Parts: sequence; C-alpha cells; structure tokens
Amino acid sequence: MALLSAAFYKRDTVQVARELLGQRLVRVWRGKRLSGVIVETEAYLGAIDRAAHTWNGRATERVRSMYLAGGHAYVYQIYGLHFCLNVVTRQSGEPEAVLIRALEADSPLKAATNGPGKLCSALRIDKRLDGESLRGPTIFIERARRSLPNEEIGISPRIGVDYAGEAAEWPLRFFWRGNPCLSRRERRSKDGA
DNA sequence: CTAAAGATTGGCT
DNA sequence: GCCAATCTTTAGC
Repeated sequence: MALLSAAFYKRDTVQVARELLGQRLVRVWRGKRLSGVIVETEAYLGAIDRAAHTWNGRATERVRSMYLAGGHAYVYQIYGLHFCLNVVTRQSGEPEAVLIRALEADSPLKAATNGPGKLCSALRIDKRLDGESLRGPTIFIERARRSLPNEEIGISPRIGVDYAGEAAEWPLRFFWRGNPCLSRRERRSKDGA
C-alpha cells in the first residue's frame, strides 16, 4: 500500500481532516504491525483557534512539533494519563494539525481504539513519537481507499473544547457516518452529531 | 515559585 | 450524570 505523500499533508487542514477518514494508520512496534482505519478526526486551526494549543501564536516547548512541515506527528500527554496523536498539516511555521480521535482496529489488534487516548494506548504511541515523520519506519499512514464521498462524512463541533468560546462551536469534527468505532455514538437527531 | 487546568477515560451513583 | 486519576504544561504573581 502506498504511503500518503508529503504533499497530501501540506494542504488545508480541514481538507486533510476529511481525507484522512478511511485511510490506515500503521505503527510498527517491536517488529509488529499495529494498525487501524481512521474513522474520526478533528481539525485544529492554529493562532485563530482558541481550542488549539497554538492559539494566539503560542509557541511553547510542548507544541514545537506543530510548527514542523505537514506530515509530522504531534503527540502530547493529557491529564497525566493519556496521549493524543495529531497529524501536522500545512507548511513549516503554520501550526495547524488534525487530531486522530478514533480508529477501526485491524486484526489482530484487540484493544479498543474508539477514542484519542485509547488508540494511542493500543498502538503504543507516546511522547517518544512526538515530532516523528509520518512517512517513517515506525509510524505512517497508508492510502487504503479513495476519499470518502461527502454523504458518508458526518460533521459536528469538536469534543471536549467547551473552554474555547466561539471556537467550540466550529464544525471541525469529521467522522465516518455510521461506523461502530466512533468515540461517541452518532446521534440520529437533526443536529447531526 | 506556586497553583490550576487539561483536545480523556473508566467507574460509580 | 458525576467524579477522580495523575502529572506536565502554562499562567500568574
């Protein structure tokens, strides 16, 4: 399977977040291949986005890898317990990223991957992978299929960013509609979440 | 230096 | 629905 190209990641963050749906995240750990298909993502839009770690131009040590060129990993620890994996987008110096929120795990992976912390635990992703290339030997993303058609992509506000004021309402969460491995169950009501 | 919160999760009422 | 776990980062003084 072909890796997603370097150019794929250097585009508009929302576009990358949508097109990552259906592609396969692969982690090579102790000679084993741990992988799953991406079914849920969120876009984080840099300085203008109060929900993003790089809001208002923040450039602290933690977020250094968000300033790398698109196609690198940004991994951070949350609540002292969990790690979250992000795909850095756009050009170097443009600190935007896509949070990977859920996977549909490939066999023989057994652990749950329906949440950003859970998928990192299942794929053995931690701070050591922060800043790594996503076209490297230990972690990469393969094209597993064509982009999903629009009607299969659900859209909602992002999860867990209530502190972000107006940005908390922005429709920047994308998910594969009806997939059983989403971090939250898809509601059938009109709000489309 | 000190304090508070967090892009979460799992367990319990 | 509510809350604690657990610790790094960040904001504030």
